[in-house]
Amino acid sequence: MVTKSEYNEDLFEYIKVSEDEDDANSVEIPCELDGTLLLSTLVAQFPGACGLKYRHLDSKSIRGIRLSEGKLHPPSEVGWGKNLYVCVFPKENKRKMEDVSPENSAAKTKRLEKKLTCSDLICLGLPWKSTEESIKQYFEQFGEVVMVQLKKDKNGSFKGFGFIRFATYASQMRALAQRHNIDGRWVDVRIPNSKEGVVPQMPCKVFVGRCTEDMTADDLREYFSKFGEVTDVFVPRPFRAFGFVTFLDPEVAQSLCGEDHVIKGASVSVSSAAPKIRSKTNQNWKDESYNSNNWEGNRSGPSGGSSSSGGNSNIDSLNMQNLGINPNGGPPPNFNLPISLVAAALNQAGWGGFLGGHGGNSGPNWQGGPPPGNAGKNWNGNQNWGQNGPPPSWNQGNQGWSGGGGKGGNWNQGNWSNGQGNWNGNGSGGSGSGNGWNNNKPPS
DNA sequence: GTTGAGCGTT
Repeated sequence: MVTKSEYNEDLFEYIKVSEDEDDANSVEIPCELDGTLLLSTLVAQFPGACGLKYRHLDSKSIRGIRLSEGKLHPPSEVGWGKNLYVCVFPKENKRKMEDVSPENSAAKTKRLEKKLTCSDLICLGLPWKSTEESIKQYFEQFGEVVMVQLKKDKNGSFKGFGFIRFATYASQMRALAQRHNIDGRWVDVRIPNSKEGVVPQMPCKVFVGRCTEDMTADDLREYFSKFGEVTDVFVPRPFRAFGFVTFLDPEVAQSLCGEDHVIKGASVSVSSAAPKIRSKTNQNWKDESYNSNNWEGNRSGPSGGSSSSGGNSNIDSLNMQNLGINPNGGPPPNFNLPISLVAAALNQAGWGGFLGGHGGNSGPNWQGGPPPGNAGKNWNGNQNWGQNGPPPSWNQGNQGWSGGGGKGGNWNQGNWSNGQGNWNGNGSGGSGSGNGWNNNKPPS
């Protein structure tokens, strides 16, 4: 005999989740009506979690839970059962220690300490009724919030913006990686202008070569999610034997570069999503990767947060603010690069969304147009790259991508043609510190 | 007071 209440409990299934295998720390989390568990629901209780696993009763081995389109799927048709599910968290800097020399490892760690620090974030367009408590509560779904300041005028009336700060860089990135709807208003969360250029980061996107035709964006997302939270996947269609995977944590992306992985029985190669600047001899990238017509089509949605923002991408972090580039003003203070080069590089190197639509419901639409004050400066690819042409090595179609083999090597010889900067991608050589962006002049 | 682009009495 099945009572009504039992039936409803089945309908709104709760599953037991813990940070570790200790049942005492478990939390019961509600599934959706279709039986899946939203990753965002999980993250709301376990900030930073990127997946679930459980110990199989018969085999006693740990099994992973399928993640697709931001939804965790129950291990069997009958649902989640009474298992204790354990959160999976992105591996932090632990990978590949064995093939990193001690000094490189130390340098890397030091660099990360410097680069992956939190900064305050400005929240623009907050509802008038916001309170520091309500804002804190909202943003805690991305991780621990250590500061909220809502700005008021002399009379004490709220000015509609404020600053927040997260405890961890991962939380910060998670919050920056999507748009925010608070009480019906789209709220822009950005790195403040005063901090621009202070928190440059490494590319979050990797190139995945030797893909087979049966590999979908979901397949790539599912596979790579075990290394860290995946915020975007792009697989060009028609089939082109490669794809891009964007991670929340740039360090995860970096750690995978140079590796081969087996997906659906095929070996794929992961490498830096090097800047591949559109030129007269290669106009593919705009058409096939970053054209607004295709922007949504082949992607799998963000893994976290609501996916109910209509046709708009929820991904907003990968914007200029994150590199300290002010979309409303001139070039960033710390970069001597022409903004056009920066833009193109960003697009290709992990800051997707740069041209694919600016977040928020106001402000300029970047598709196809130069930013204010930068008209006629290479934004459309119709203009030239300056006197010396495009940077070397990046305008030759897809050569060198699927060849795999060597680590790096794609872009650390690619000095900018204007001699003002050098992208020093993944640090296997070159003179810079290897943190991705620097202003070093080319060696000669 | 009624408002909606912006950038922080540290």
